[in-house]
Amino acid sequence: MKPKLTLKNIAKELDVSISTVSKALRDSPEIGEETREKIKAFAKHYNYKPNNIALSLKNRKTKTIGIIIPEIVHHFFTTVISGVEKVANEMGYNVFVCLSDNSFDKEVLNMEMLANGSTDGFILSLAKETMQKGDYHHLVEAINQGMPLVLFDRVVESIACDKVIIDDVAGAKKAVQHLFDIGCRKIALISTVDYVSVGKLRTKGYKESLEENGITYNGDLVLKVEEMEDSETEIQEFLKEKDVDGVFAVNEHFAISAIKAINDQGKKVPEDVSVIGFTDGELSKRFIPSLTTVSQHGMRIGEESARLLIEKLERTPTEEDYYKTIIVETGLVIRNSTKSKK
Amino acid sequence: MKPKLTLKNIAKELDVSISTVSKALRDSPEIGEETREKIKAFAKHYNYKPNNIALSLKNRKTKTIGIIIPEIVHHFFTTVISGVEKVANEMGYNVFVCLSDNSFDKEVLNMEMLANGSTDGFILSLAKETMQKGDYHHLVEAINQGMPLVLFDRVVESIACDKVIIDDVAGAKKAVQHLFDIGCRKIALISTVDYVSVGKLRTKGYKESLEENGITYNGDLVLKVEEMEDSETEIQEFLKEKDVDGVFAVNEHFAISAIKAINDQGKKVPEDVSVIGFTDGELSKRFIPSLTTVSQHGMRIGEESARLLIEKLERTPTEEDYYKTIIVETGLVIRNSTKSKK
DNA sequence: CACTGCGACGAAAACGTTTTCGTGTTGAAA
DNA sequence: TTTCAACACGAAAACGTTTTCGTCGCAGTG
Repeated sequence: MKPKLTLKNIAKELDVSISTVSKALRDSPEIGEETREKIKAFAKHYNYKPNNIALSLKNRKTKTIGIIIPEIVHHFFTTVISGVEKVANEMGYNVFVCLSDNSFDKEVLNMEMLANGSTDGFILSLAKETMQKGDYHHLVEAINQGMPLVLFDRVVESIACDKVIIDDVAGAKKAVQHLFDIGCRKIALISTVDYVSVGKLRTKGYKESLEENGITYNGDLVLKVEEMEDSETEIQEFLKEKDVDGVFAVNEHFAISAIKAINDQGKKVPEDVSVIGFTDGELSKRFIPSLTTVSQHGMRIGEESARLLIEKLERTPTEEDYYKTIIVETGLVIRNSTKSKK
Repeated sequence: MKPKLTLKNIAKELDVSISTVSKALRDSPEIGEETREKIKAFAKHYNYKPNNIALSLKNRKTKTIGIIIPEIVHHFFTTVISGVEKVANEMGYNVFVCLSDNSFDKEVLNMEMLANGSTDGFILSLAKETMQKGDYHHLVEAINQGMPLVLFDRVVESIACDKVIIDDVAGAKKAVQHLFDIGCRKIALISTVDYVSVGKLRTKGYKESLEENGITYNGDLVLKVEEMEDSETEIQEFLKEKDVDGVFAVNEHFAISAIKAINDQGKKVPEDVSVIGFTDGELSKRFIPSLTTVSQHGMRIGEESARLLIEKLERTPTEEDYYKTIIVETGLVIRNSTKSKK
């Protein structure tokens, strides 16, 4: 294994000083043409690449952004990552991916690791446990240290930083409105517990849409699923004897469990009951019937987050005072789990 | 924004030298107890954390491993990532995730970025384009530079490095054998093009299993899908008039397309035709009927890869001469897309 | 008193860059 | 011949660590 090629090596080999080599490679006019060409030829021939770590240390920036997500085996988060990667690469940045596994402690640990110089800033979606605890001191600390932070999807209002979210309320309203438009009048909601912000917001949209359409809210038609593991049977139980004609589920898994439950009752989707999900994953596309769903545009969320972060990183520190919140619009993708409008 | 706390700052503040601070924090006996305690108290109070970049430069190792995958919105690859993350974190390593988007150029670019000091080694699954081209010079270069490399899933024999793969041939044989055992005699294969190693190997397993069971191989029953995009219609066409009683597909998407095609012909799965897929993703679990499938254990693949890499990283460079290939066994997960054994 | 030894600390090099500020050599102008 | 740019290059500091090797003062020994 050859010794890694450094400026010092080149300098010794060519019998010039380190500074000369550095300047020559950066095309400084200070260096005579002859020497410059000689050095550049040598460097190209031996495939010299400056050491990133040394550069980071010198420049006090790493050209790297960190993204911390609750889980990675998850369609939505992976689309966000690809969005982040895309614009990060375009702007010459690398991406550090860390997983919190929905654990508060791992989230804190990850942030500490990344904050010690490895990263210029981060993009974060909060762990479930963190939201439950309501402990955000690690975010505040990072911000105070001067680390730019962008929160996406699972955000918390009280933290002063850039945010990228979807209009959960509006998205839910779109879904419920669509159910109403195709004739549903008894619409169930299958949601997650409230401390996950999206659960709360989508529930809000559900209520508002009912109200707007003159339907009174009925708590009996709402299920808040605690544990993902038991969701299937819980939904099965819930839908029994409810006799609804529409179901709005806050993710595709719940939607599919609902369809299964409905089928088991001998009813048909969408003829007897229409079902709408949230998040446009592989399942929604390929299930039979394919799912009508509210699409979250994870890619765009990732792109916007990265853009926001990099913008902040590359701005002079003086003018950074205000924070933006970008709302990425949801779209309603109509497929076969809902009746067609008549 | 406060100036970042460094050894130098602490030294100035406490009126001692930098070396004293460094030694005190690392509990060197060289430093008097009084000074030591004072420094440690100060550091803890102001939450001093050593700068990672400086450490990396000094130690010439980053405690970071890079993983380059063809795509991230993909169940198998995300499970691998989580496996890698898990053991990497346990061993005190960070993970850099990069995407090649199945493009040769992006793969090369990513490797160059990571090779310049950002990373101590990598884990890689080759881009489709790379395998098609057969150009592996970037791998060879990295290895020559002394960068440990672990290849997984989409590997190439000729490169001398550690590898983690599944027994594709055996996995395919298991699947086909199972189809035979439940009574199928006319078994179709839906595979990818041959330059993707898994396509070739699974095809080999298919042939071998047929042979072992005394069925002569019939090329008419084999479809090699070129483009993922058109796969659905291609499979539809292929299955028309073939009148098979079993289908082995090399991934879950093909399997589902097959089921749809079969349903469209008015036949039933599994009563008339049994279908087996490969890769145990969300779709397989939740589709109706749920898919019998060959499980790849992505998590284990990730874990083994990371273990292999870190082992190499932490060994003295003298004894590194031989390379391992770890084969992670596949499992057959029997669900509802195949008839039960009689 | 001179010497040794040790405890407690500091100076400096090193990791690989970039950049500022010399400095020595040339050639031309005065 | 002197003077002064202009040119081409080198020395050194800096980024934040760790570590080796002093060095200083003081106590103990002969």
